[in-house]
Amino acid sequence: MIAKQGENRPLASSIHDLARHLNISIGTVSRALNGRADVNADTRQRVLDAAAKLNYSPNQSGRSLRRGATQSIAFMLQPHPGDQQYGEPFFIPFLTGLQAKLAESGLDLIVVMGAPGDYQQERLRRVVETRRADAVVLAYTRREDERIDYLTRVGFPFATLGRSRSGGKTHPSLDLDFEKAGADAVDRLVARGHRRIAAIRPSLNLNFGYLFLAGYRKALRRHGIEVDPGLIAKGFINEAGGNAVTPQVMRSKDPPTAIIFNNDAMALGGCKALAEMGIKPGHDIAVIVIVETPLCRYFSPALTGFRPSLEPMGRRLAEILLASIPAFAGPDGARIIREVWPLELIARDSD
Amino acid sequence: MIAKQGENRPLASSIHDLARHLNISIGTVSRALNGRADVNADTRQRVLDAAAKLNYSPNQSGRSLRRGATQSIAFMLQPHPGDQQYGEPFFIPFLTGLQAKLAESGLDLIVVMGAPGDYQQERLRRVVETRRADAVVLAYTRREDERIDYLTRVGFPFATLGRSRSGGKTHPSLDLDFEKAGADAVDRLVARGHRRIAAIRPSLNLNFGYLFLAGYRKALRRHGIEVDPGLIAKGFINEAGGNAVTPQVMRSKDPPTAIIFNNDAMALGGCKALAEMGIKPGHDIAVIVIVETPLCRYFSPALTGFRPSLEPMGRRLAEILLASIPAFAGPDGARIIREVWPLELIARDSD
DNA sequence: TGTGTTCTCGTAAACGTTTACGGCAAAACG
DNA sequence: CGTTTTGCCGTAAACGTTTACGAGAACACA
Repeated sequence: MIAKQGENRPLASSIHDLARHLNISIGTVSRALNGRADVNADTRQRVLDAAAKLNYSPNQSGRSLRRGATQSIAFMLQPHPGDQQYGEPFFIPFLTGLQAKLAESGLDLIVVMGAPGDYQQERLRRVVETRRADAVVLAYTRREDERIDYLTRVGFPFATLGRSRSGGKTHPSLDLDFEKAGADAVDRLVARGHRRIAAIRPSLNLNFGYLFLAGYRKALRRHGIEVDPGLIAKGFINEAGGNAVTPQVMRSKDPPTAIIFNNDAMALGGCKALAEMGIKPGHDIAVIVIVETPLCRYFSPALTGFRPSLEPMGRRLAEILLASIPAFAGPDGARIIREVWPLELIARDSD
Repeated sequence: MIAKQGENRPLASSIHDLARHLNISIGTVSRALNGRADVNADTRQRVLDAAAKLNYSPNQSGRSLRRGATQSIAFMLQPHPGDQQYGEPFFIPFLTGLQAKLAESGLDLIVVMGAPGDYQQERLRRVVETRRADAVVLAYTRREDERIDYLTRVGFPFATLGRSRSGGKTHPSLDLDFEKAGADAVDRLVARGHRRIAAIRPSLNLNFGYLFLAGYRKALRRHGIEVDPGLIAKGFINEAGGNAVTPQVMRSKDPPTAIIFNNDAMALGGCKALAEMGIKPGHDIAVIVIVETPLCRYFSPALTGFRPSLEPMGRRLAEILLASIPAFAGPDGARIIREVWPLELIARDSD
C-alpha cells in the first residue's frame, strides 16, 4: 500500500535495471554481487562499480523470499506495565553490543516494541509466524516463561538474556550471577557489622529477582542470621516501586540498618523515601544496589553496587545465539552455550 | 541461510498448504484472508478457521515483495558517542506511543540500532535502499541534518521528532517548544530574584539545544540582563557531560546563582559536581531542567523542570507521519503537518 | 427463451531475488 | 588435431504472496 507513491524513483532500481545498464544477465549480476566464484574479475568489478553508481542494494523482501531467511534478528523490547515514563536504559548498551556483533555476520538487528502489559506473547507469535526475523533474543526471562516454551515447541531459533526453568534449559543463554551478587552484598554488609539487612526486589517471576533473593537468603543463613520476612519487600522494578515499598521495611518493629536494592531505579526511589523519613543513606543506613549503572555514580551519596558489563554481554550473546544455529556455527557444528557472568563490585559512598 | 534448519515445521505453513487443506485455490484463500468482497461468506469463515487452526500467517517477505510495501515503519535509534553505558530512556515511552498508533493501522514498528558515532547515515541508506521499511522516523534532529536532506532527495517518506533547517521545512514533524521552555525557565528564575543564570547545553548542532539557548538569550535580554558567555557551557548530553562542565561556569569570576540544564541527565551530573564543591542545589543555587523525566522527582533535591508528554507525542507523530503518506491519508488527501508542543512545568524543590 | 447481471472462484502473472543447470568458447591435454 | 577440462555466462525456475482477468453458475428480467 504505502510504497505505491515511490514507484520509479532513482533508489528503486532493481537488479534488472543494473543488468540492462551493463548489458549482461541478472544472473551474472547477482553472482557478482554475492561474491560467487564463477564470474570474471572484470565483470565483477564493472557490476560493483555500477551498483555503487546507481545506488543499488538488493531488495530485502525479494532476497528474503528467495533465500528463505530475512538476515535479521529480532530483539523483543517491552515497556513494563505500570512504568509510565521511564524505561529500559539498561538495554541500550546491551543492544549496541548485540548489534555490533551481528553486523559482523551481515545480520541486522531489529527491535520490536510491544505494548505494555501483554508480555510479548502475541507479538512474538507474529514475528515468528510471519517470519520477520530468523531468530529472536528475549530479555527479562521469567522462572516459567511461556515465550521460551513457545519458541522451543515450534523450533524457532532464539537466545535469552537471563536464565529460566522453561524450555528444559536447552536453549542458549547469557545471564548475570545475581545469586552471587546477592550473597556478596550480604557478606559485605555483615563484614561491616550489619545484621538487619533488608532486600527490596521485584516479582519472583522475574528470574533475576528470584536469584538475587536466593543468594541473599543463603548468605544470611551462612552467617547464622535468621531471614526475617519483614525485611523483604516486593515492588515494581522502577523508581516508583522502590519509593513505595521502602517505607514498609523501615516501619518493621526492628528496622534494618542496611538495604539491598535489586537495581538502581528502585534504589533511587527508595533513597528518596528514606530521605523523606529523615534517614540519610550512607550515613544512617547502608545501601547497596545489585544491578548498578553509571547513573549511580551521580547520586548523593554515590551508590555502591554491582555493575554488569552490558556492551560485552550484547556481543557475547550474539555469538552464543549464532553458535546455536547450524548455518552460522563454525566447522565444529552448532552447540548450545549457556554462560553466567559475574557482576563487578563498584564500591562508593552509600554503604 | 539461517532458516535452512526450519523447513517443514508446523509454523512454516504457506498459503498453498492452507488451500490444499481446504480444497480451494490459493487465490480464494488470499482474498478471504484479506477481506475482499468477492468471496462467499461461508468460504471466508472456513478459511479463517483453518488459518487459525494451522497457525497460518502470511509470510512477510512474500507479501512485501508482491505488495511493494513492507507494512513497517523504522525508527532510527542510536546511542550517543561517548555515552558508554547509559542511554535513551527518553525514547521508551515515545516508542510505546508510536508503536500503539501504528499498530492501529496494521503497521509494525521496528527500531533499527546504529553503531555509536556514525550518525546513522550509512544505516539509514541501508534501510531505505533495501526497502526494509516503508517510512522512517528520525529523532535528535540537527540544525543541518544530512539524513533529512537525503530522505527528501530520494523521496522516501519520513517524519522527525524535532525540527531542522534541512529539507526546506517541508517534512512532517513534531517538536517541543524548547525555546519557550528556555524563556520560561529564565522568567521563573528572574522572578525569584536571580540575575546570574547559567545555561548548560549540548552541541548547538542538536536543534533542541539551539532552541533552548535561543529562548534563554531572548528572555535574558527582555529582562535587561546581559548575556554572559562565561555562564554558558557545552557538554555531552549525559551525566558525565553535566558533571564535567558545571564546574566551569561555577569558576567564573562572577558565578551564577542559578543553572538551567538542558536535560535531567546533565542536571544529575551537574548537581553531583556542585555537591562536591560544597554547593547545595536548591539551597545555595537554583536548578531547573528543561527536559525533565519522572526520574527528577527522586533526586535530592527533587528537580524542577519541564516535562514532555512522551507517549502522546509518539502517538501523534504516528498520525502525522501517516497523514503525509497518500496511501494512508484520509479522504482529504495527504498533508504535511508540523506541530510544536508545549512543555509542562513541574515545580519541585530545586529552584 | 434469450440476454444481462451478479456472485464466486480458479488461473496465471507479477513482485525482485538467488541458484541449479546447461551451453559455449577458450584453454589444456593427449 | 581430437578430446577433455575450465571459465564464464545466460536461462529459467523457484520462494510466497496478491490481484487482474476471465469463466462458470445462478439468477433476474423482458
